[in-house]
Amino acid sequence: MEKKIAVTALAALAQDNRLDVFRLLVQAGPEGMPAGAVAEALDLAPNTLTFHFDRLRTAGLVTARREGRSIIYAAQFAQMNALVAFLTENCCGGVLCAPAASCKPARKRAKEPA
Amino acid sequence: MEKKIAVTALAALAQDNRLDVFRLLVQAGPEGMPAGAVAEALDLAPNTLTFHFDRLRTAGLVTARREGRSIIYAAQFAQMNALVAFLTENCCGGVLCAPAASCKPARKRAKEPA
DNA sequence: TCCATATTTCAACGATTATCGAAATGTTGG
DNA sequence: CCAACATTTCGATAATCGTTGAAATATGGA
Repeated sequence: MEKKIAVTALAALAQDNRLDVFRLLVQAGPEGMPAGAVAEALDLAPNTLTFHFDRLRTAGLVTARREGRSIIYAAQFAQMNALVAFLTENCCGGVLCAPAASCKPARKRAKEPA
Repeated sequence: MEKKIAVTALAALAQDNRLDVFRLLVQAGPEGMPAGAVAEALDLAPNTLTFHFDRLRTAGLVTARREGRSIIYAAQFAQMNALVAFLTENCCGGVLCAPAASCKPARKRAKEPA
């Protein structure tokens, strides 16, 4: 991960409401949840929420997809893991002294067997 | 770790120069290094550096101790690990799916055997 | 004590940030 | 097409941030 992206990602997480948004999406899992549901859960104005989603998206921490009238936001676990790895990679004088944490959400079955 | 501290720590790391400072201290190890050495290594004005050190210290990410005329700053690995743990703890719907990364700097020998 | 070194404090400044209100955009169903 | 819904865009505002220059504070040595 480039340092510039790391700073952007850290800045994206370094705000009360955005940290709440991100953690909510992390808990929601890879399927994500609609912007409106996030707005209701955290009691945030929709335009304010858009502002925060933009920050998270620019940092690569969430993705957005349209589904009907809603826009579904989902956490990007890979990016979160990359950030954690970046923070710990130079730990202990450059010697890797512990594996970086990694979070792989339960794999969605490709096809539900009949 | 409390959310408030997590936000403070993330904000402390979410800035170019401070991220450089912190990583330099992480590489320097638990002994730390004098403010002046950091200033020279990163080409930062001493008063600017004091500002950044304050942020990192408030976040619990570094500690300071006086040694002669110098003030030695050192990374707080425990706090860094706590932050990483906080970021990953609610991963995967609350189910802990991976151990948080942890960085324990090599233990300093209590006494060099003669 | 006086001087040089190392770092911090203070006041100021332009830049960025988070939030708000109002209006615009895209989507679905009647 | 029109109305209701879901979300975004735009303009404005107060608050915070990062840097600078000048002055202050501590420490150690001559």
